[in-house]
Amino acid sequence: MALAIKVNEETFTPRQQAVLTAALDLLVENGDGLTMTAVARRASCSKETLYKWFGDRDGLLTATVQWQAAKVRMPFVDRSHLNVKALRVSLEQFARDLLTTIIGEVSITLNRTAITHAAQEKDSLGNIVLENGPLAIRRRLKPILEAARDARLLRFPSSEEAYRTFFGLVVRDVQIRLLLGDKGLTQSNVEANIEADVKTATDQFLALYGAKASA
Amino acid sequence: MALAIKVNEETFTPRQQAVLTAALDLLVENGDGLTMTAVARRASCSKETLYKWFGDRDGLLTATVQWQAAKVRMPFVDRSHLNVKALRVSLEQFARDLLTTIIGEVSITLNRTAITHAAQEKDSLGNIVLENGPLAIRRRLKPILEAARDARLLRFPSSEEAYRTFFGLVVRDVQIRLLLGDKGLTQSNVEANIEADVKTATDQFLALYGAKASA
DNA sequence: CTGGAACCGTACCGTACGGTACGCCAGCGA
DNA sequence: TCGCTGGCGTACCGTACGGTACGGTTCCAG
Repeated sequence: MALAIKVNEETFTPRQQAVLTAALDLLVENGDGLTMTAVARRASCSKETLYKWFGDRDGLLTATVQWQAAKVRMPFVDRSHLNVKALRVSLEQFARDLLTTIIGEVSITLNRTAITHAAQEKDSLGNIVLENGPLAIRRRLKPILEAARDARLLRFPSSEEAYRTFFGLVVRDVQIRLLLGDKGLTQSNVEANIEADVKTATDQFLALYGAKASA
Repeated sequence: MALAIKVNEETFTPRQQAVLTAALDLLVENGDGLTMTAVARRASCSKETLYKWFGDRDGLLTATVQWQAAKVRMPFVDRSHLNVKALRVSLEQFARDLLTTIIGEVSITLNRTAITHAAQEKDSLGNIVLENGPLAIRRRLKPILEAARDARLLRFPSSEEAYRTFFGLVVRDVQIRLLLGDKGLTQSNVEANIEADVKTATDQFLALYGAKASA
């Protein structure tokens, strides 16, 4: 029944979603020391069912990451009436969503899992995370930037450069340090500074690419 | 003979360094599918020797990462006569070193290994990479920034913020995408653009924090 | 020449885990 | 009530790998 293809559809039965939730919880708790036996026990299902539904361990992992990564959805921003004020709000919203996402335990776990996976010629998980992470942001942000440029609110040589600058200004070294387990960077610690960081990043971005200096 | 402590010293015999080189090569090739048997075979030594020298698998891994990470040394920049021109050269040098390091296969492997390790309550490797990576840059860059501020070349509220901005402007989303195995970002592809990226990042940094607009 | 230390190569052990087989029960249509 | 299907629980198998033991070789000191 095309088990390997099943993961491409986003439709999982509630029971299957319960299994995926259990898998994700174990992933967050125990790192990628995820064992089929542990998932089966946690989800109160049999290993045979796991293999029937997901094919093999990789299939389960892929389904879990896929299912969870797809949940990260950035809210759409209003693009109809663009002015300086609205643009700033939109950018701040992007920055806020990006920051809150990457400092979350789920995001850290997913990224770590995908990176571990990528360390062994398996790039499927990495692609999923990429597609739902940085590349999703890029797809969502670029139209805004280009609209703002057309409205003479921003000025940049290429929207690609502008996107990357924005990403860098927002993320800085936070993500890599969290992925590496920097204890000097607690989640709550970063969380408390989100608003300030959001404002700083937005200010800096507008200072670099804004058509007018922001008062 | 204090085997576990041996790794704290940076002194390895040539034979041991050959073993570490073999381990690193395997790490780069096969990801973290590093097995003691493989290292022994590659290094033409016995497993017993590996355990004698490094204690256990983790010890070997730690020694390898430690030894390799310590090799990443940023060249010191001249801080005696600081002017706008010299500052720009220094910043560009930092950016260039940072970028070339990050996109290297060794760096990618080390970061992946440390992140994988960090995914299992083991943060030792993460700390080593952190200490020799982002934090080393910070330690090295901050004095320059502060000297430049004292010389009225830069203006910023805190050197911490300035460092993080610089890091973000230089690294952007390159590192995370490489770690995740983004195939749309080949090493040679990035390499070709290093100089342009270095200049862009430095320009942006100076635009944000420079005391005068750079002509 | 001899004893010992260091080390290579390899066989071996124990365990953990991916994957499979099987017994059992619940629900359900006939 | 009977039989079938789906799924739970568990026992089981094969393998890979961390770690150990041991025989053989080289080299050096005395």
